[in-house]
Amino acid sequence: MKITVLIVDDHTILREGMASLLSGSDDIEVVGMASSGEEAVNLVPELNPRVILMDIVMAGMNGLEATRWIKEQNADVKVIIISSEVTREYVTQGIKCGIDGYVPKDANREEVVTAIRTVAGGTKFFDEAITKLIFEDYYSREKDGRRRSTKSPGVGLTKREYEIIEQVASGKSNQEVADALFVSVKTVETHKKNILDKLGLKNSLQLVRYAIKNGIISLDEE
Amino acid sequence: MKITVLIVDDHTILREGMASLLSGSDDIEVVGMASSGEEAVNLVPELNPRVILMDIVMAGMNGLEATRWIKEQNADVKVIIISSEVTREYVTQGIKCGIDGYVPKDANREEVVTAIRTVAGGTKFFDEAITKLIFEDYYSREKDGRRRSTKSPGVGLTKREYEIIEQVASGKSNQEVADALFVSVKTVETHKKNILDKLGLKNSLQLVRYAIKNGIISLDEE
DNA sequence: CCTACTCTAAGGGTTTTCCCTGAATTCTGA
DNA sequence: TCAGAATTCAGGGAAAACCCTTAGAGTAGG
Repeated sequence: MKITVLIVDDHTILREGMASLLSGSDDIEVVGMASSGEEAVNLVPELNPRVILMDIVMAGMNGLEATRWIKEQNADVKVIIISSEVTREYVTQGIKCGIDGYVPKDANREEVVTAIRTVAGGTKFFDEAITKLIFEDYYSREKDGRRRSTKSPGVGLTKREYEIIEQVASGKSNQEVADALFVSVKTVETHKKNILDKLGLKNSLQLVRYAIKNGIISLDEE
Repeated sequence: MKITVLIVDDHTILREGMASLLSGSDDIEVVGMASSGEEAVNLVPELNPRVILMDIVMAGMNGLEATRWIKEQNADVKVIIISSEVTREYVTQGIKCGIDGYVPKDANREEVVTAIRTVAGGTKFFDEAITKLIFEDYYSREKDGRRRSTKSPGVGLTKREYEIIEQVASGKSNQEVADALFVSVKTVETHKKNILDKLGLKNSLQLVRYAIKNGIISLDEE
């Protein structure tokens, strides 16, 4: 039995390239591709893949949101995040979303294949750099301020607030953010206000700066 | 005779994926890969490829600078830029650097292969969206004020516009920018509008992103 | 000198953001 | 189970940003 894989990325070349790359492995079969989080969510019940390779930065629903949706409906699917940016934020958020692996985009073919086989076998797969990051984070959390338990690290922004930041910092208007997250503009406004207050910022422009500065979003890709 | 190709991208997966993708074409042969502009410049004399697929956003020397270097030493090499970002800036700058083609990252295999064959044959290849952008630009230049000839890059930003960007991207409101530069809010609005138009952006949030991404402002201090 | 270009600015209208308040669910930890 | 978060949303008003047009003053090049 081959390991069935679904590839989710909004760049056609990366998608096709990845598929072509994986076609060299006898035990792996790419059964589908999606160019957005929404598409992925819809395709999963139909294709029922064993592993999903998911880009994190995508227009509309991002990889982590999509992962949450998918895991909610089918907890058996394994999700590997492929991101060009390895930030604390992404990793911790990703883990909270239940991802099974995290591979940086500058990994090579071998690493990707190993990651797929590993998570298909039920084990988590995290790249060396990511493991290091997780440990560091764990260590510093233990050290500086006792357990912040479930709370997100830092200023105390919530999960949803981080999602809002990602959207806003990618240059979207309130309306566009609302559409992307399937909530009303009023909700987005409220979240945004809370975020600005918590971070001590004055407007959305400063929020974009903050987000980029603190690695909440990545600048490459779109 | 196959068309020899060099792939330059700092993402391993994209690099390998692209190579794998192109291996399906009998008339194309990937003779080398580089993960940076510097590496590419060094590899060209040795490998002497006919076509180079070059990412634009890379750490260190970016794709356009690398293209200038390479073209200076070997004008026969054809360079195709593969960018996830299709902005007026990149395209016009790219053309000035002597690129032979420009393909967005969301193009598919077919487009890339066609692009390679086209430029190898000595013809420029520009994606539909890019052609549109160029024509629009050409048209608007003809319309509103003839050739701007010598002066700045036609669509280039003026000195004042860069000053405005710096201010805006540091998180200031229009009023604050106006105060800082001793002009009226209306002037700031006008400048901002012109900048957004020139860069093909939709709002100030995207301008902040653009400014940081392109190093117009730094994130330290302030 | 004429032309293109930059920088400045205003008028006037539309849309979006920002602010403040209030409030109904759902989640979650103790 | 119960209080406190977190998430959702609304109304209404003030402020800011955005859009479109027009236009004068200054400047550099042919």
